[in-house]
Amino acid sequence: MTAKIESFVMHCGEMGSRWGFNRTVGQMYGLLIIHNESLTAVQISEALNISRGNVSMGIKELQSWRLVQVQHKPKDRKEYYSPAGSIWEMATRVFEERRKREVDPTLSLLRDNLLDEPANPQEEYAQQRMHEMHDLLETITHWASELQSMSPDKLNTLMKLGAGVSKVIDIKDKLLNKS
Amino acid sequence: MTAKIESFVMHCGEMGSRWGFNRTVGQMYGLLIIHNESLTAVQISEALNISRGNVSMGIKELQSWRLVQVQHKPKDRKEYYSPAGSIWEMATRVFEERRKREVDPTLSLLRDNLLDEPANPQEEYAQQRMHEMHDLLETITHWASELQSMSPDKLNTLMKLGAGVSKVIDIKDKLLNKS
DNA sequence: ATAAACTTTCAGAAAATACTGAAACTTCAG
DNA sequence: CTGAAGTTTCAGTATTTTCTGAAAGTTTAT
Repeated sequence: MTAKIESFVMHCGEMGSRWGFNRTVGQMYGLLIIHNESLTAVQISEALNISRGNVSMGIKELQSWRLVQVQHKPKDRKEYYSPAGSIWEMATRVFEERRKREVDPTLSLLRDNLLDEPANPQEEYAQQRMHEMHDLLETITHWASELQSMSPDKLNTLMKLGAGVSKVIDIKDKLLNKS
Repeated sequence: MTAKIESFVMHCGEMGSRWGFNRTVGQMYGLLIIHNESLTAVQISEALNISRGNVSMGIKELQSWRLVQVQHKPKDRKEYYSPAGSIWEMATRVFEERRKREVDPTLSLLRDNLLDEPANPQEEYAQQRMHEMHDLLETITHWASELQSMSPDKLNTLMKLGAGVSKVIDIKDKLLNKS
């Protein structure tokens, strides 16, 4: 590993826990992204100086995020690992998986709590706030899934448009009001 | 604390680490959000059964996220804590702070690494991928900051529009092409 | 059926993170 | 200036998370 590649891999390790996994899993993912060929478990364990068992657990974790692929080569019993999909797909997967882990459980708790009638003024206030949280989270997750259903191409146009969407929407509103 | 409120607070604790802080900080924040009055450090430590010192550290952490406010009452030397801003503002702050902690350092590493010329084919491949990552992250963060500059009201319209934006943009393109 | 070449699992060790409580610090009234 | 009422700090401890390595499991060729 050259210095530059190593610095990237180590950085992924340091960021790992902030991105939702742990240091080694972060390093493994960084290594797979930056390496031009798929790697075996032993190669990974040697490159990162970690145990073979740890690689196995890390791969499992990355698979649960749908971020790695396994390949097989003819006449070879080993498994070869590589990142699943393009950079774009990786981003959407991380985003989606994090939503599942960070938002969905909360939405479901809020929904449950909002089913009951408040028993006293304190609970009434609490439910009010939970309601606000619920509506906001619901709007955002719904929007996010709509965006993800758009083609990467369209999404790119939209993002490049930036705050300009605002004007486009104004124009639409005017057109509708006139007719 | 009634059972319903407690379940919310405990849930915030469990989610805490996924949201970027730790269990106690999550609980503290949950408590502050659903409680209708601001709380003193001692009240927090009693409600959550944690030490006074821990509360102090937790408040510091929440302040670094710009999620709590301190108030003072006349004739009272204690500090009273409450959540900073509306639910909407909380969401944007968590979002913004996380971007700072999770994306910005990576963008800066990528930028640095891309300044040097690749020294061999392996590095060339690596830089290619870093370039893709860099461009994607840059586009997304730029877009995010543009969105945050829009009024909550406009943003809400946009979100409710969902994938419908796509059509609006098509219309805009047609209008532009005709003229 | 055997064995070689792998992968996975998991108990215990190591490392990282969070928490406590006592001491130090701050602020303010008298 | 003193001390009462508060807040912060931090060394040491407790808890949680991660990692190792050996044993168990799996797959395939012969």
